[in-house]
Amino acid sequence: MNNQSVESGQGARRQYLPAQQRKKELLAAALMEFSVHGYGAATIERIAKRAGLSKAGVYSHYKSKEEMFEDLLLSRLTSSFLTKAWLFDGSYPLDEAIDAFIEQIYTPLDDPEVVAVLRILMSESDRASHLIQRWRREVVEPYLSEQQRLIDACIAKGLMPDNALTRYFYVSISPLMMALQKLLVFGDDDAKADVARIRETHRELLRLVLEVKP
Amino acid sequence: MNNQSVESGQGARRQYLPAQQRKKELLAAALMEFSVHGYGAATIERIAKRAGLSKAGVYSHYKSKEEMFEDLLLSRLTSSFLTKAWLFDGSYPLDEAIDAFIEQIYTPLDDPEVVAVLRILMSESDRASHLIQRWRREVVEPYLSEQQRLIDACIAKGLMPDNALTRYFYVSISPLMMALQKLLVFGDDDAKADVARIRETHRELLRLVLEVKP
Amino acid sequence: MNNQSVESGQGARRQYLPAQQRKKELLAAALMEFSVHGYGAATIERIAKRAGLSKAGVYSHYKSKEEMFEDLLLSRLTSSFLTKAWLFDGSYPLDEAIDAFIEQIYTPLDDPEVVAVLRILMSESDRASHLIQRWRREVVEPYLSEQQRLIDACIAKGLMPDNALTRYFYVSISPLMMALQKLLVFGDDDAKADVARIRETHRELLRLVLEVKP
Amino acid sequence: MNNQSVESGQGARRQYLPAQQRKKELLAAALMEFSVHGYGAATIERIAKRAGLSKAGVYSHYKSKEEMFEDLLLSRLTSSFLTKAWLFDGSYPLDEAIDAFIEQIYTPLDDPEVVAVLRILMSESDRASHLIQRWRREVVEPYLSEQQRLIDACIAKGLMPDNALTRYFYVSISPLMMALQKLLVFGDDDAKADVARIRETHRELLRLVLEVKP
DNA sequence: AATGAATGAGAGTTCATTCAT
DNA sequence: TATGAATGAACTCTCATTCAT
Repeated sequence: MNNQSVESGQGARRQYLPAQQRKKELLAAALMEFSVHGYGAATIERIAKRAGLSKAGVYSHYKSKEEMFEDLLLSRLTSSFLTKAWLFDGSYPLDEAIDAFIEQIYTPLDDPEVVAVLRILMSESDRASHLIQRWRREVVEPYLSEQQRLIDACIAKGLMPDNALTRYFYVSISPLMMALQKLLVFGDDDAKADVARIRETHRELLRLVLEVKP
Repeated sequence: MNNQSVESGQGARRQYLPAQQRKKELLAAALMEFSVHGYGAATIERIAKRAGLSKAGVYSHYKSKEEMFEDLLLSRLTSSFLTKAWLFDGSYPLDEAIDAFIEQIYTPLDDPEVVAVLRILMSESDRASHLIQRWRREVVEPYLSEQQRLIDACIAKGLMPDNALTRYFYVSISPLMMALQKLLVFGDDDAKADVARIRETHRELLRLVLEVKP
Repeated sequence: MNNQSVESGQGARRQYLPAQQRKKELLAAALMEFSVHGYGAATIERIAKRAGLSKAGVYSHYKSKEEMFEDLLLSRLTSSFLTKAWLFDGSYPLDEAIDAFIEQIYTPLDDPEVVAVLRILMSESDRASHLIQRWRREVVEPYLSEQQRLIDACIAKGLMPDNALTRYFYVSISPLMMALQKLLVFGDDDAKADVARIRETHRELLRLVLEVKP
Repeated sequence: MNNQSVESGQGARRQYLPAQQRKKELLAAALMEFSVHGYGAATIERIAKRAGLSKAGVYSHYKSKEEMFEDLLLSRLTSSFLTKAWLFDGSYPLDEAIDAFIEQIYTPLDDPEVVAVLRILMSESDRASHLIQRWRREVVEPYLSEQQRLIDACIAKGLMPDNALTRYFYVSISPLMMALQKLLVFGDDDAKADVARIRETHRELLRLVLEVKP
């Protein structure tokens, strides 16, 4: 679909691209392929076709399927899909902050690439375990610590209550995870509506639990 | 399971089993294989070996890999892994009821087969979509309706507050989903501890949100 | 089609038959199977099904596919499909004799079993060469000699002319062979009409060539 | 043909050929294989070996056995093996014309490929029925019509008699068909002599029947 | 950087055949 | 005599990968 150029059809003649560009396109193709079929059943040929070159052409850029898989995850796991921590400093109403938070964490679900990466993480966790561990250590854990630190600060400042959720704030995004699963398990059709409802419930739940009661 | 024991070695001669039992063992083997490798990369030979017969022997029972996959899901998706709805009638303290609920919903996570099925649901959702839709319609939705009805009754009786969570109680199990993802993405090693912590936070969160405030 | 008994369907229970009877049915089934698919692609299972028993049941009667094939040809090649020689003694008009001859040699073409055997002879001539040689020696050659002797007698008696055809009378049936090929190569639909026309031409040709001119 | 020569041994390294030539060699190999074993029992590996490449290499050129079979017949059935009609214009003696005709129609029997195609036509008529029908319509029928038209012209000019054979001249080649069957059913050894004798009888028979009597 | 032709190593599947019942 | 379960061997076809160009 996103074969970018004009000559993507059958007779598409040898199109020379700078390696970097081609690699980018290969990874995009590989991402969808691995997500849909899984590593084992993914084929180089389909990836090649999606990226607009021949099967053998792939090997000008990657020595092997495995290497491509690794490079893919490496490139996609440099950021948690929860990109940056949520900050609330009390300078505006909590409700608005929560709205922003919800907006921020649900938006990635609309990106098929994000969902694709997450599916790969679940289905290929064995094969990718070393990359996943590294990602966890270098990206996820720091993110969570940072987030928890910010929340702790809020508690200290009396901006948030000291309760189960604020003490392990990570759990506060669990409805998002649930929405993700809906998307993964049930196709987009019916699931989208459920996701929307989960999201609203999520929002209100946060209000309920993060509000400081007098 | 019993293939590791006596007759597993090379010389293990033709072992005749009634079709029904052999099929049961084949499905158990197939479940793990499909979960670990995905449908496409799963091999009949490995499934056969695990079930204690030859590759060709599998075809005495299933006409194809696809048929085995279907029968597997058919047999495994007759129940939601959330087997029965949670009932609270006020005859005992809410805390205890919550404890029971938590116990009930987290226990399945200890069963590798349950986790395996769930992994398959996420990675093979395309291939299995017709089975999944049916499962959703016949098993999941009825379960959720029933559960919501019970909760609505609690609200009516004043046993639970009328809030975002009780109005869409489904979301109340979201930390469980999060725990499942931890298990799927990060192997058992580090993840188990996180699951335990999620579980405790889950318990307290429920207390916080389901408690009726004066 | 000719599964003779009532219980030929799916649940057909073990039906014990005298070996001789069963063998006859097996050979009939095998004949069609070998003819349609060729020896190599014929399957015991299809033969078994056609004969109304299970695959393994076949082995109660024949030690192997090969043995069944041999027995089949042995049973079918005891007669030339040109069963008996044509006799003309001048006691009635030649035309009538020719009519009888044509009738006699074309009738077998209506029998699917005969056509099936002939197809096997052509497609499996390598595999069956020893049987075919024997058939040629013991059946075909004697038949041809006998026929030629009868014709020679006619010539001697002045009942037939002494020409190329009567000196190698075997060739006189060549239009029949041509008709057979039509049947084998082109299905029954269009070919049948051609066969009829070949037959009439054949009849008239014989009149033309066998008639003694003054 | 050239695979027996230099590079046939074990160590024969990857030999790169333009697709067109390789396909030609593959079809030649396939022709013999299908003829000897029949479609069902033919194996890709044997075809590959004969054509001098690996089993998988075949699939660089044909997507499936079926496709190769179709291409084979397509390429071999573009001409009737009776290539061109026989013309007699009276400018030279009929006997010579008949000699030329006999020569022309019997020569193809010496070509193993022709015999191979004909065997396939008879044994695989079911599988190839669509191709055969097309061949009949586009090649055989036109040939026969043309031939009949030429003969009709001879009759009109008084160069040939108006009799059963000339009115349906197609039958005039029936001894050739008989010879073909000899070749197909009985191997080359004994059959060759019979073919020669059939041929001579055929020649004389034509003289007998096509000669205009005063 | 890119390709078409080629291959070895499997994969799913079929099948003649065996064996316990 | 008959069968259901089982298997080894062989088959078609796929795929990651190589190599000459």
